[in-house]
Amino acid sequence: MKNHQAAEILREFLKRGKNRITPERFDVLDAVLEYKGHFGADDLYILMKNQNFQVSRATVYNTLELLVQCDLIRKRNFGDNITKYENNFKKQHDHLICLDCGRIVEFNSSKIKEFPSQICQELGFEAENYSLNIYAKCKNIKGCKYYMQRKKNLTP
Amino acid sequence: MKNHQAAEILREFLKRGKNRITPERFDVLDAVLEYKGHFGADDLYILMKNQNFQVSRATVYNTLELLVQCDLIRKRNFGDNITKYENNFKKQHDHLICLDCGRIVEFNSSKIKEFPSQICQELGFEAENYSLNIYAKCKNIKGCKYYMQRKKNLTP
DNA sequence: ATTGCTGCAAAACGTTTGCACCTAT
DNA sequence: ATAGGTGCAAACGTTTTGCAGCAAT
Repeated sequence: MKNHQAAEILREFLKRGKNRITPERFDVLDAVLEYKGHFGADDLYILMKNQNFQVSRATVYNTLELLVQCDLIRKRNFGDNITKYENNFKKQHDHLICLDCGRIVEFNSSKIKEFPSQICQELGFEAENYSLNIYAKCKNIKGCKYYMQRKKNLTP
Repeated sequence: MKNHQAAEILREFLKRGKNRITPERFDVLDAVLEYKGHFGADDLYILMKNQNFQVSRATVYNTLELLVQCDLIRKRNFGDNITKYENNFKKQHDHLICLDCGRIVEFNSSKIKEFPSQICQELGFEAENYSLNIYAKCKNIKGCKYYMQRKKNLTP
């Protein structure tokens, strides 16, 4: 058990609903907490299989949905039609996606924090969540760790 | 030809690149301009087939990509892993997605307009684009046109 | 004459589902 | 005992690809 606090949150959530407490679900949680950065459901499944965990694809997909529901992870989408997840322990942040090299840079700005609830108030909704993605290109191309890889793929 | 201005933009764009000017591409453009609201590539393909246009799926997908490149349409993603497109003639706006009923409300706010380029300047990028999605729930449930449909699907 | 584009079908991809067995309650 | 969860494989829906023929340059 990698993180007792997270496991407790999941256990409480499962109890509160009509969900059963199964070892597989905690295995998925462990794998999630170990994963640095953003990952797709299938990435996680492959990783767990490589580590000889005994889980099925269906269970991974199902469990990730539960982890979203109890706010342990967040869903993200960076425009490639693959649902990405990330650990929700760090504070809320937004993403900049580099169109040149694919890097995803996380940033924080207090300016937009209250924005969603303001807009929702105007429109008669209750804000639940938001996602702000900025698509950009890196100016300082040399400083980019994907530079060589990108260069290789360029057709001059 | 539904919109001569748009067709001219596409023609110029195709000429500028090494892309050929084919009737199919203008057929796709016409269908796009006629479509109100957001649509997936396959939605458009089905629509065109129903209207007895002679186009293939591959051509629709390919052409939509070209239309994005010449800024006639925009890619959107509302979290369901389906690439949605929309006409880019109206001015830049953002989206609020209702988690209760699936409605997508477009809104405009000057507050966030300069935000992406500011952030990019700080981080050493050049802003190209951004997308802000707010996920929310409708307070005034009666005023929602999807209310009955949603109610039907609820399990009390 | 080239070279890119088209249509078609099949493949690929991430994701969901159906089913029989299993297990937490 | 019984609902709910699991693993597996097959199905699904969207998107991409391979290829032979066609058409714009």
